[in-house]
Amino acid sequence: MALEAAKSQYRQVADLLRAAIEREEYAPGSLLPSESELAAEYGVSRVTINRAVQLLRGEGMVRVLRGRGTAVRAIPPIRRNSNLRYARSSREEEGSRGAFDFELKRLGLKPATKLAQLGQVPAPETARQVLGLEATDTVLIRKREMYASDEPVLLATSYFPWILAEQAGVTETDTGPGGTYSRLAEIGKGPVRFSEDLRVRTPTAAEERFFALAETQQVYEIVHISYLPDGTAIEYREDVLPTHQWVMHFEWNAENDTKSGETER
Amino acid sequence: MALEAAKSQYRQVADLLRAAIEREEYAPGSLLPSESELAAEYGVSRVTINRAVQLLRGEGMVRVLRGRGTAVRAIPPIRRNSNLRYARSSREEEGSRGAFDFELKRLGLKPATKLAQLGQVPAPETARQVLGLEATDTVLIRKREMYASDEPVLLATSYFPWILAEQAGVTETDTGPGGTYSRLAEIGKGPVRFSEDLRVRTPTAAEERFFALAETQQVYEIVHISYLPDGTAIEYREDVLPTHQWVMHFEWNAENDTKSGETER
DNA sequence: TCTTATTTGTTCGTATGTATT
DNA sequence: GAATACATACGAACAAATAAG
Repeated sequence: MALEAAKSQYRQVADLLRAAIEREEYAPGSLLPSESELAAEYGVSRVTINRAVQLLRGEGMVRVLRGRGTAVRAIPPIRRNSNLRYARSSREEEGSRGAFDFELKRLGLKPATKLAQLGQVPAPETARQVLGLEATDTVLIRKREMYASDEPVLLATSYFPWILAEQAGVTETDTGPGGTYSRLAEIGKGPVRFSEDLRVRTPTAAEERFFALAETQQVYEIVHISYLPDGTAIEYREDVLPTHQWVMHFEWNAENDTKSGETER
Repeated sequence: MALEAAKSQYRQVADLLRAAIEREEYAPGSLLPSESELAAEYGVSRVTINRAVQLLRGEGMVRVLRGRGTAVRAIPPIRRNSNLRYARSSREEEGSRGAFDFELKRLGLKPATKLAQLGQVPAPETARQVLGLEATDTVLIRKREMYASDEPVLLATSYFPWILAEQAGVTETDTGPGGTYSRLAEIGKGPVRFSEDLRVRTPTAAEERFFALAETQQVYEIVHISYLPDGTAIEYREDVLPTHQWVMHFEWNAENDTKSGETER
């Protein structure tokens, strides 16, 4: 087959493969032909094919299984409704444990959460400043790995002041229906205002492994802070999510004046 | 110099260059040594250096000027406060023309906006559905290119129902103090609720040229919709922003119930 | 304007390494 | 251990953009 001259060959090959995947010519989950086969098919070297595949990896279109082949990604993007996901109604619906379960069930995906870490630790510097803690204070750390139909989609690390977590009884594995926020609400410490700072960056080595990402693939890093009515921050959380798997949705009213302490820096 | 074996060479070189840039060993705006020089310095081939530089391009650390060299990026990330930016106080402060001017002045950057297109056109399908228009209705299209201290940072394309735009008198170039929203408010059609859908994707060819991006660099695509109190959508807008240049900030209250028509799909 | 040197972009053939089956 | 498949690396060559003369 003949490739035009206007674009570089590896980009043309990437375009053709992308189009074929979108036409479902290669079914989701199935393997592409090997790089050698594609090289023969398109009349270019295998290095050129490899470079085209790197582009598709960066876009999250394919997932490379070294030694086996290159698979077409299966999961459609998940829509995260940052506002609704903290509404009590969303969290407690159908016995869902927290917002994540609710979001995925709504899409027909199988949610799974693995608690990677839970315990009492000294507060990291960033969390300490936001939560207004002393250097000697400790926090409850809760690290969770989350999956959508067995595909890793979210890493969440949250920090609560230890004293508060003990009072609310959320230092144990099972936080009950509605999750941590519902327990906090029960002791009169339910958060009423939230802020999120969202940026995009390259994954760390650990994140690359966990999500099976190429180094050209990027992730959202979301710093989420929960506030009490008086402006006190009670939760500092960092979410990491592969960009290709998520669409973020926000809604708000005009003249939405600031009530929390931390708004500018 | 000797490179270790654990990581690939191009990634090690990328790490070293990244560290040097963060130490300001190469000043912002200045050129890196040429790829041939770097190849000699690190004892690897020029192809390997090129691949390392591609990684840094993808992260937005450098900007390649073909035929001249590779420059270190100068602009710090801009923080976009999606909530405050539509508050009247933010828009009209110090004679700023709209939210963008305000945001950049606050950071000490020089804002510049170029109107790329302004006119009456048939409504594109996506805008038509959101705005609830008939196939024969027209819209005001307003395409703007925005710069921060001469670096392109934002492409905004907004659509308003033509009838509404005429009434508000925003069909001309200069929309006056406070921008379009202030004119709309004056005729009792000021938006009171907003929604944004944010995703990350690879840039189109046109966006690549405009922002001087590598194909491995990604952009935010934000679909912004403005609503009247009765839930009518009066603006459909698409913003495109390079991910490395922006941090998105959102704030909202719990139990922030939906008032707009379009929330789920 | 034309020419030439410099710099990055792309591609190939070839080779070797690493992971999986 | 052997075969298969992707990952990395080099040297060489040519293309394309830019700058200087």
